[in-house]
Amino acid sequence: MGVGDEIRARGRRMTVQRGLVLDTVQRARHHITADEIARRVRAKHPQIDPSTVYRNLEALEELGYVTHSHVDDRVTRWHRAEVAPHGHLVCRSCGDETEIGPAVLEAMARRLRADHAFEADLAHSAIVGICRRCPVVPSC
Amino acid sequence: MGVGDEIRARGRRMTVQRGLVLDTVQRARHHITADEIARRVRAKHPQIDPSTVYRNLEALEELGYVTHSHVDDRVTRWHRAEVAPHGHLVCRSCGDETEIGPAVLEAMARRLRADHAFEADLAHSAIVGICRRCPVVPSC
DNA sequence: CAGACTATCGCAATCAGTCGCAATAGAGCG
DNA sequence: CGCTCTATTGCGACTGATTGCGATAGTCTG
Repeated sequence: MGVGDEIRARGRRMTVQRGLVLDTVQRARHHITADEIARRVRAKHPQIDPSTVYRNLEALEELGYVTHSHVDDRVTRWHRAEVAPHGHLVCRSCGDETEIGPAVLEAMARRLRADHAFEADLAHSAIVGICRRCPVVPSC
Repeated sequence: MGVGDEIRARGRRMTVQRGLVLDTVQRARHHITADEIARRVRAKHPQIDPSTVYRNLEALEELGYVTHSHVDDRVTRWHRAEVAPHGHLVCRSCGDETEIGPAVLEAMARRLRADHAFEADLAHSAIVGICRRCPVVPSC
Protein backbone atom coordinates (compact mmCIF):
# COMPACT_ATOMS: atom_id res chain seq x y z
CA MET A 1 0.00 0.00 0.00
CA GLY A 2 1.55 3.24 -1.18
CA VAL A 3 1.56 6.55 0.60
CA GLY A 4 -1.33 7.68 -1.58
CA ASP A 5 -3.52 4.81 -0.43
CA GLU A 6 -2.58 5.33 3.20
CA ILE A 7 -3.55 8.95 2.92
CA ARG A 8 -6.82 8.16 1.18
CA ALA A 9 -7.58 5.47 3.76
CA ARG A 10 -7.52 8.19 6.37
CA GLY A 11 -10.04 10.33 4.54
CA ARG A 12 -7.55 12.77 3.07
CA ARG A 13 -6.73 13.27 -0.59
CA MET A 14 -3.57 12.70 -2.55
CA THR A 15 -2.98 15.77 -4.66
CA VAL A 16 -0.13 16.70 -6.97
CA GLN A 17 0.81 19.50 -4.56
CA ARG A 18 0.88 17.20 -1.56
CA GLY A 19 2.98 14.68 -3.44
CA LEU A 20 5.50 17.32 -4.45
CA VAL A 21 5.84 18.68 -0.93
CA LEU A 22 6.32 15.20 0.56
CA ASP A 23 8.80 14.35 -2.15
CA THR A 24 10.83 17.48 -1.53
CA VAL A 25 11.06 16.78 2.19
CA GLN A 26 12.04 13.13 1.58
CA ARG A 27 14.67 14.16 -0.92
CA ALA A 28 16.26 16.77 1.33
CA ARG A 29 19.35 15.50 3.10
CA HIS A 30 18.70 17.03 6.49
CA HIS A 31 16.41 19.70 7.82
CA ILE A 32 14.87 22.08 5.34
CA THR A 33 12.86 25.24 5.80
CA ALA A 34 9.30 25.64 4.54
CA ASP A 35 10.49 28.52 2.47
CA GLU A 36 13.12 26.39 0.76
CA ILE A 37 10.57 23.66 0.11
CA ALA A 38 8.28 26.22 -1.47
CA ARG A 39 11.14 27.52 -3.60
CA ARG A 40 11.99 24.04 -4.88
CA VAL A 41 8.40 23.09 -5.58
CA ARG A 42 7.76 26.38 -7.32
CA ALA A 43 10.89 26.03 -9.43
CA LYS A 44 9.05 23.43 -11.50
CA HIS A 45 5.47 24.38 -10.71
CA PRO A 46 5.32 28.14 -10.25
CA GLN A 47 1.55 28.14 -10.01
CA ILE A 48 1.68 26.38 -6.63
CA ASP A 49 1.14 28.91 -3.88
CA PRO A 50 3.46 29.02 -0.85
CA SER A 51 0.46 28.85 1.43
CA THR A 52 -0.36 25.47 -0.10
CA VAL A 53 3.11 24.29 0.83
CA TYR A 54 2.63 25.42 4.42
CA ARG A 55 -0.76 23.79 4.63
CA ASN A 56 0.57 20.54 3.23
CA LEU A 57 3.46 20.43 5.66
CA GLU A 58 0.92 20.74 8.46
CA ALA A 59 -1.24 18.00 6.94
CA LEU A 60 1.71 15.70 6.33
CA GLU A 61 2.86 16.20 9.90
CA GLU A 62 -0.59 15.26 11.15
CA LEU A 63 -0.45 12.18 8.94
CA GLY A 64 2.92 11.27 10.41
CA TYR A 65 5.11 11.62 7.33
CA VAL A 66 7.07 14.69 8.28
CA THR A 67 8.08 16.45 11.49
CA HIS A 68 9.31 19.89 12.28
CA SER A 69 11.77 21.19 14.82
CA HIS A 70 13.33 24.48 15.83
CA VAL A 71 17.04 24.86 15.80
CA ASP A 72 17.30 28.56 15.97
CA ASP A 73 14.81 31.02 17.35
CA ARG A 74 13.69 32.12 13.93
CA VAL A 75 12.78 29.48 11.40
CA THR A 76 10.98 26.18 11.55
CA ARG A 77 12.76 23.27 9.86
CA TRP A 78 11.16 20.18 8.40
CA HIS A 79 12.39 16.65 7.87
CA ARG A 80 11.20 13.11 7.23
CA ALA A 81 9.43 11.57 10.20
CA GLU A 82 11.62 8.44 10.15
CA VAL A 83 14.98 10.11 10.71
CA ALA A 84 16.69 8.99 13.90
CA PRO A 85 15.77 11.32 16.74
CA HIS A 86 18.62 13.58 17.71
CA GLY A 87 18.96 16.84 19.54
CA HIS A 88 20.72 20.09 18.79
CA LEU A 89 22.89 22.15 21.07
CA VAL A 90 23.17 25.75 19.96
CA CYS A 91 25.71 28.09 21.49
CA ARG A 92 24.24 31.51 22.14
CA SER A 93 27.67 33.03 22.14
CA CYS A 94 29.34 31.70 18.98
CA GLY A 95 26.32 30.18 17.24
CA ASP A 96 27.95 26.77 17.00
CA GLU A 97 25.50 23.96 16.43
CA THR A 98 26.15 20.38 17.60
CA GLU A 99 24.03 17.30 17.07
CA ILE A 100 23.64 14.97 20.01
CA GLY A 101 22.47 11.38 20.07
CA PRO A 102 19.22 9.99 21.46
CA ALA A 103 20.89 8.44 24.54
CA VAL A 104 21.48 11.75 26.30
CA LEU A 105 18.02 12.98 25.37
CA GLU A 106 16.49 9.80 26.74
CA ALA A 107 18.40 10.16 29.99
CA MET A 108 17.05 13.69 30.36
CA ALA A 109 13.55 12.69 29.36
CA ARG A 110 13.60 9.96 32.00
CA ARG A 111 13.90 12.65 34.63
CA LEU A 112 10.79 14.46 33.42
CA ARG A 113 8.91 11.21 33.19
CA ALA A 114 9.84 10.41 36.80
CA ASP A 115 9.18 13.84 38.27
CA HIS A 116 6.27 15.07 36.16
CA ALA A 117 4.89 12.04 34.29
CA PHE A 118 5.63 14.05 31.15
CA GLU A 119 6.69 12.35 27.94
CA ALA A 120 9.16 14.91 26.57
CA ASP A 121 10.24 15.28 22.97
CA LEU A 122 13.60 16.92 23.54
CA ALA A 123 14.47 16.76 19.86
CA HIS A 124 11.74 19.24 19.00
CA SER A 125 13.58 22.37 20.03
CA ALA A 126 17.28 22.98 20.05
CA ILE A 127 18.80 23.42 23.48
CA VAL A 128 20.51 26.78 23.80
CA GLY A 129 23.42 27.49 26.08
CA ILE A 130 27.15 28.05 26.04
CA CYS A 131 29.39 25.60 24.27
CA ARG A 132 32.68 24.19 25.53
CA ARG A 133 34.76 26.65 23.56
CA CYS A 134 33.11 29.83 24.86
CA PRO A 135 33.55 31.42 28.29
CA VAL A 136 30.46 30.80 30.42
CA VAL A 137 30.28 34.41 31.53
CA PRO A 138 30.94 36.36 28.35
CA SER A 139 32.33 39.89 27.98
CA CYS A 140 31.95 41.38 31.49
CA MET B 1 24.10 54.34 40.05
CA GLY B 2 20.82 54.16 38.17
CA VAL B 3 20.03 52.06 35.16
CA GLY B 4 20.59 55.09 32.95
CA ASP B 5 24.15 55.53 34.18
CA GLU B 6 24.88 51.84 33.86
CA ILE B 7 23.69 51.93 30.28
CA ARG B 8 25.69 55.04 29.46
CA ALA B 9 28.76 53.55 31.15
CA ARG B 10 28.58 50.78 28.58
CA GLY B 11 28.54 53.19 25.66
CA ARG B 12 24.82 52.96 24.97
CA ARG B 13 22.26 55.71 25.32
CA MET B 14 19.33 56.14 27.62
CA THR B 15 16.39 57.24 25.54
CA VAL B 16 12.77 57.83 26.43
CA GLN B 17 11.81 54.86 24.25
CA ARG B 18 14.30 52.55 25.93
CA GLY B 19 13.09 53.65 29.36
CA LEU B 20 9.48 52.97 28.46
CA VAL B 21 10.23 49.51 27.11
CA LEU B 22 12.26 48.55 30.17
CA ASP B 23 9.57 49.92 32.43
CA THR B 24 6.85 47.95 30.69
CA VAL B 25 8.76 44.69 31.02
CA GLN B 26 9.52 45.35 34.71
CA ARG B 27 5.90 46.17 35.40
CA ALA B 28 4.53 43.04 33.71
CA ARG B 29 3.73 40.26 36.14
CA HIS B 30 5.09 37.37 34.13
CA HIS B 31 6.09 36.82 30.55
CA ILE B 32 4.88 39.33 28.02
CA THR B 33 5.06 39.34 24.24
CA ALA B 34 6.88 42.04 22.29
CA ASP B 35 3.63 42.85 20.61
CA GLU B 36 1.91 43.47 23.93
CA ILE B 37 4.81 45.64 25.09
CA ALA B 38 4.53 47.66 21.90
CA ARG B 39 0.78 48.01 22.42
CA ARG B 40 1.23 49.29 25.97
CA VAL B 41 4.01 51.70 25.07
CA ARG B 42 2.06 53.00 22.09
CA ALA B 43 -1.07 53.46 24.17
CA LYS B 44 0.57 56.52 25.72
CA HIS B 45 3.12 57.32 23.01
CA PRO B 46 1.61 56.38 19.66
CA GLN B 47 4.51 57.90 17.73
CA ILE B 48 6.86 55.17 18.97
CA ASP B 49 7.32 52.61 16.25
CA PRO B 50 6.99 48.88 17.01
CA SER B 51 10.39 48.27 15.43
CA THR B 52 11.89 50.53 18.07
CA VAL B 53 10.34 48.33 20.74
CA TYR B 54 11.81 45.20 19.15
CA ARG B 55 15.23 46.79 18.83
CA ASN B 56 15.15 47.97 22.41
CA LEU B 57 14.22 44.55 23.72
CA GLU B 58 17.24 43.19 21.92
CA ALA B 59 19.46 45.94 23.31
CA LEU B 60 18.11 45.49 26.84
CA GLU B 61 18.70 41.77 26.62
CA GLU B 62 22.28 42.38 25.56
CA LEU B 63 22.64 44.74 28.50
CA GLY B 64 21.29 42.08 30.82
CA TYR B 65 18.06 43.73 31.95
CA VAL B 66 15.57 41.50 30.18
CA THR B 67 15.50 37.96 28.83
CA HIS B 68 13.28 36.16 26.38
CA SER B 69 12.02 32.61 26.16
CA HIS B 70 9.76 30.56 23.96
CA VAL B 71 6.80 28.79 25.39
CA ASP B 72 5.01 27.81 22.26
CA ASP B 73 6.45 27.36 18.81
CA ARG B 74 5.50 30.76 17.64
CA VAL B 75 5.80 33.66 20.04
CA THR B 76 8.73 35.06 21.92
CA ARG B 77 8.00 36.17 25.46
CA TRP B 78 9.96 38.68 27.46
CA HIS B 79 10.52 39.11 31.18
CA ARG B 80 12.79 40.76 33.71
CA ALA B 81 16.23 39.19 33.81
CA GLU B 82 16.05 38.60 37.57
CA VAL B 83 13.01 36.32 37.67
CA ALA B 84 13.69 32.88 39.08
CA PRO B 85 14.60 30.45 36.33
CA HIS B 86 11.92 27.91 35.62
CA GLY B 87 10.99 25.67 32.74
CA HIS B 88 7.79 25.06 30.87
CA LEU B 89 6.29 21.76 29.82
CA VAL B 90 3.82 22.12 26.97
CA CYS B 91 1.56 19.26 25.94
CA ARG B 92 1.34 18.94 22.17
CA SER B 93 -1.93 17.10 22.49
CA CYS B 94 -4.04 19.23 24.87
CA GLY B 95 -1.92 22.38 24.98
CA ASP B 96 -1.61 22.25 28.74
CA GLU B 97 1.28 24.30 30.10
CA THR B 98 3.08 23.45 33.35
CA GLU B 99 5.84 25.35 35.08
CA ILE B 100 8.66 23.29 36.53
CA GLY B 101 11.27 24.29 39.09
CA PRO B 102 14.99 24.80 38.54
CA ALA B 103 15.96 21.54 40.30
CA VAL B 104 14.79 19.28 37.49
CA LEU B 105 16.31 21.57 34.89
CA GLU B 106 19.60 21.54 36.73
CA ALA B 107 19.57 17.75 36.91
CA MET B 108 19.05 17.59 33.15
CA ALA B 109 21.65 20.27 32.48
CA ARG B 110 24.17 18.30 34.52
CA ARG B 111 23.92 15.52 31.98
CA LEU B 112 24.77 17.81 29.09
CA ARG B 113 27.61 19.34 31.06
CA ALA B 114 29.04 15.87 31.72
CA ASP B 115 28.59 14.46 28.23
CA HIS B 116 29.14 17.52 26.06
CA ALA B 117 30.69 20.21 28.27
CA PHE B 118 27.70 22.31 27.28
CA GLU B 119 26.20 24.80 29.70
CA ALA B 120 22.50 24.48 28.83
CA ASP B 121 19.81 27.05 29.48
CA LEU B 122 16.82 24.74 29.59
CA ALA B 123 14.51 27.55 30.64
CA HIS B 124 14.93 29.26 27.29
CA SER B 125 12.55 27.06 25.31
CA ALA B 126 9.55 25.22 26.54
CA ILE B 127 9.84 21.45 26.44
CA VAL B 128 7.12 19.91 24.29
CA GLY B 129 5.73 16.45 24.76
CA ILE B 130 2.71 14.63 26.07
CA CYS B 131 1.36 15.42 29.50
CA ARG B 132 0.21 12.91 32.09
CA ARG B 133 -3.43 13.31 31.21
CA CYS B 134 -3.11 12.56 27.50
CA PRO B 135 -2.54 9.17 25.86
CA VAL B 136 1.04 8.90 24.65
CA VAL B 137 -0.02 7.54 21.25
CA PRO B 138 -2.97 9.74 20.31
CA SER B 139 -5.83 9.03 17.90
CA CYS B 140 -4.66 5.98 15.94
C1' DC C 1 26.93 75.97 26.16
C1' DA C 2 28.36 74.73 21.17
C1' DG C 3 29.86 71.22 18.06
C1' DA C 4 30.81 66.68 16.61
C1' DC C 5 30.16 61.88 16.77
C1' DT C 6 27.20 58.14 16.31
C1' DA C 7 23.50 55.39 18.77
C1' DT C 8 18.93 55.30 18.09
C1' DC C 9 14.56 56.51 15.89
C1' DG C 10 10.58 56.45 12.56
C1' DC C 11 9.31 54.96 8.26
C1' DA C 12 8.72 51.95 4.49
C1' DA C 13 9.68 47.59 2.73
C1' DT C 14 10.35 42.82 3.49
C1' DC C 15 10.19 38.19 5.60
C1' DA C 16 7.96 33.99 7.39
C1' DG C 17 3.73 32.41 8.03
C1' DT C 18 -1.56 32.43 8.52
C1' DC C 19 -6.41 32.95 7.29
C1' DG C 20 -10.98 33.56 4.85
C1' DC C 21 -13.09 32.59 0.77
C1' DA C 22 -14.71 31.27 -3.73
C1' DA C 23 -13.30 27.99 -7.25
C1' DT C 24 -11.33 23.49 -8.21
C1' DA C 25 -10.73 18.80 -8.30
C1' DG C 26 -9.93 14.13 -5.78
C1' DA C 27 -12.74 10.10 -4.10
C1' DG C 28 -16.59 7.15 -3.34
C1' DC C 29 -20.90 5.55 -5.33
C1' DG C 30 -24.26 3.92 -8.67
C1' DC D 1 -18.69 7.21 -16.89
C1' DG D 2 -21.40 10.82 -14.44
C1' DC D 3 -22.83 12.72 -9.98
C1' DT D 4 -22.13 14.43 -5.50
C1' DC D 5 -19.62 15.65 -1.56
C1' DT D 6 -16.07 18.14 0.46
C1' DA D 7 -10.87 18.31 0.99
C1' DT D 8 -7.83 21.17 -1.05
C1' DT D 9 -6.18 24.98 -3.86
C1' DG D 10 -4.87 29.80 -5.29
C1' DC D 11 -5.54 34.33 -4.24
C1' DG D 12 -5.39 38.35 -1.56
C1' DA D 13 -5.24 40.39 2.78
C1' DC D 14 -3.14 40.32 7.11
C1' DT D 15 -0.02 39.36 11.43
C1' DG D 16 4.15 39.41 14.06
C1' DA D 17 8.76 40.30 13.50
C1' DT D 18 12.95 42.21 11.07
C1' DT D 19 15.88 45.24 8.28
C1' DG D 20 17.84 49.31 5.41
C1' DC D 21 18.10 53.99 5.46
C1' DG D 22 18.00 58.89 6.06
C1' DA D 23 16.80 61.92 9.95
C1' DT D 24 17.05 62.81 14.90
C1' DA D 25 18.86 63.38 19.20
C1' DG D 26 21.75 61.62 23.40
C1' DT D 27 26.52 62.05 25.07
C1' DC D 28 31.08 63.52 25.38
C1' DT D 29 34.68 67.08 24.74
C1' DG D 30 36.37 71.53 24.90
